[in-house]
Amino acid sequence: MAKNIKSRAEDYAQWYLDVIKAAQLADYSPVRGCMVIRPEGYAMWEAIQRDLDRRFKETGHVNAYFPLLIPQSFLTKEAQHIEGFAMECAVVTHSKLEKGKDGKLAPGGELEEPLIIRPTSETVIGHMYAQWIQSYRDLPVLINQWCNVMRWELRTRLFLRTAEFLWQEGHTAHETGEDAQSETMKMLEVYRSFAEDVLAIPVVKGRKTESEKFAGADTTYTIEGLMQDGKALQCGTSHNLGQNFAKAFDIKFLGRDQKIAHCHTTSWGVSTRMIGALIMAHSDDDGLVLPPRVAQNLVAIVPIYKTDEEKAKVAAFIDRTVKALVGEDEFAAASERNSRDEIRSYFFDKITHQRVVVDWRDARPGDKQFHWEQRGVPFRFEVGPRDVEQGALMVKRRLDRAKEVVKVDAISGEWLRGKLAEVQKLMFEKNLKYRHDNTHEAHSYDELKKLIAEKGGFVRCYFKQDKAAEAKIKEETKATVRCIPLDTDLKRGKCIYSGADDAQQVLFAVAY
RNA sequence: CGGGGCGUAGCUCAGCCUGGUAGAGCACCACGUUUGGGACGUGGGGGCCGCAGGUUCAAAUCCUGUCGCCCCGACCA
Repeated sequence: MAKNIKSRAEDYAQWYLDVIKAAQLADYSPVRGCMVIRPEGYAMWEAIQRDLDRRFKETGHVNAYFPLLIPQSFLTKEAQHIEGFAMECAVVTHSKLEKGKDGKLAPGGELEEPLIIRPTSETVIGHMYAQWIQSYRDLPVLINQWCNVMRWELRTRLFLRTAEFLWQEGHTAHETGEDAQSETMKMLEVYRSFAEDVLAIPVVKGRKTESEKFAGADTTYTIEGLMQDGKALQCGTSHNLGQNFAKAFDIKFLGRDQKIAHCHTTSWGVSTRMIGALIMAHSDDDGLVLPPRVAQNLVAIVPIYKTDEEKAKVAAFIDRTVKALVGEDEFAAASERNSRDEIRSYFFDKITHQRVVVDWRDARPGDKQFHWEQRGVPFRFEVGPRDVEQGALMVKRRLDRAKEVVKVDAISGEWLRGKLAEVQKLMFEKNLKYRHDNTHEAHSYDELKKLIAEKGGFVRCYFKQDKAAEAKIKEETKATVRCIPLDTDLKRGKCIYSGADDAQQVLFAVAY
């Protein structure tokens, strides 16, 4: 039992913070609501970026960069949009610091028009698209950007909600509504497959209700995951913006029919919140548990020895094991980098830079076990004199602590890939089962209240969309409509709240 | 932004009521013994007691103000 991590049962919120701290994923910054993402945490973001970026490019998108600062007037062009974001915008009003009469620094050089720090970039990008798009031949425009955004949140939690966060935002412009809709759905599916195949988090694809949708969108689609405390987490969104921004920013083109028309645009994004989802979906009371496809360290090898003589034997055995895993060339190249007796790292995968590490630090084996365990490394190998004797090593699986003695002759890159794939699969299945066990059906409002209060998780029921009803239900149960699942989009039944016959099936849950 | 709590070493906190030279545990550094799941001993470094005023011979302690953080609500990727 980890002594620096509260158990989930004891205090779930503290457990989440303890896991982050123990794994050194992030730290608080001097500025309220902002966070420092430490190397271990940033590696998770890099894994997310690496995989998603490839998927974006495989679906025809290109990357670009738009500026951090946006003229205030831009935000006011789309009425819904301003309503959604005005409250949480950081505003830049001055251009310099100058010495005041009291000798202290004070803002000076007031700007003619205040600038806002982007809460999202629909507006600047719309402004640019208006200039770039002239004819239907210029369409579609399929651009993504990786950047930071800022929303002045009053209540923050590391990764889940911070004032500044990292994300990607895709912005596309199309000739027809059908094209925009198909793009919106295509990217939602990219997010689903990414979340499930890479993050090992099962998600529900669905549509947001009017009250939950993005400010300025015609329709917002979402992928919703379920965390271990029974709360839902929105892991990504894809918006069909219709012609709202095209009209606000004059994004027009000359069509095949020789007529001027407004484009149909979309936007879609996922953020560093996904790291929060990863932590909450998989970790246990001993700390972080990482799916192999996200882990930067795949294997941590812990040597065990007493004497110098034992150390030499163990070292030779570990070298043999590492060579079998990463190959002679990488072993030689890594030996150049790893000159000192500390943590030696070897690239197992030269494209993703995922590694095998050997912990040669001058510390006790027990300390090292906890070190790598809390950082979520999928496998730990233990190698001591007894193992060398038997030509085998102890393989410990982080996910479920499964132990296995493996002959060194059996070890190879292929072997490890197999082990990792198995863990990846088990983690997804475990979460899928959890979601299944924590999805319930309600046939009345009373039942919904009871299920939310007593069991948590997703509650599936028929509900006729209504802003006032949703607000009331939220007030009474804390739960909101997470989405209208796409797989049952066409089903109709009797609304548990209003009794209307043409209600759709929705998922309710308490959300982050 | 409303209600509650807390600011003392990197972290967790004691000391404050009843003013009198700044404390513990963990962490850190050095050395030694250890090393198959969080070792032990010895020595050491580290604090403008959140900040600014006030009361007093004397303030971590009492008073006033201020700033920050955490929790609960309203708002949110």
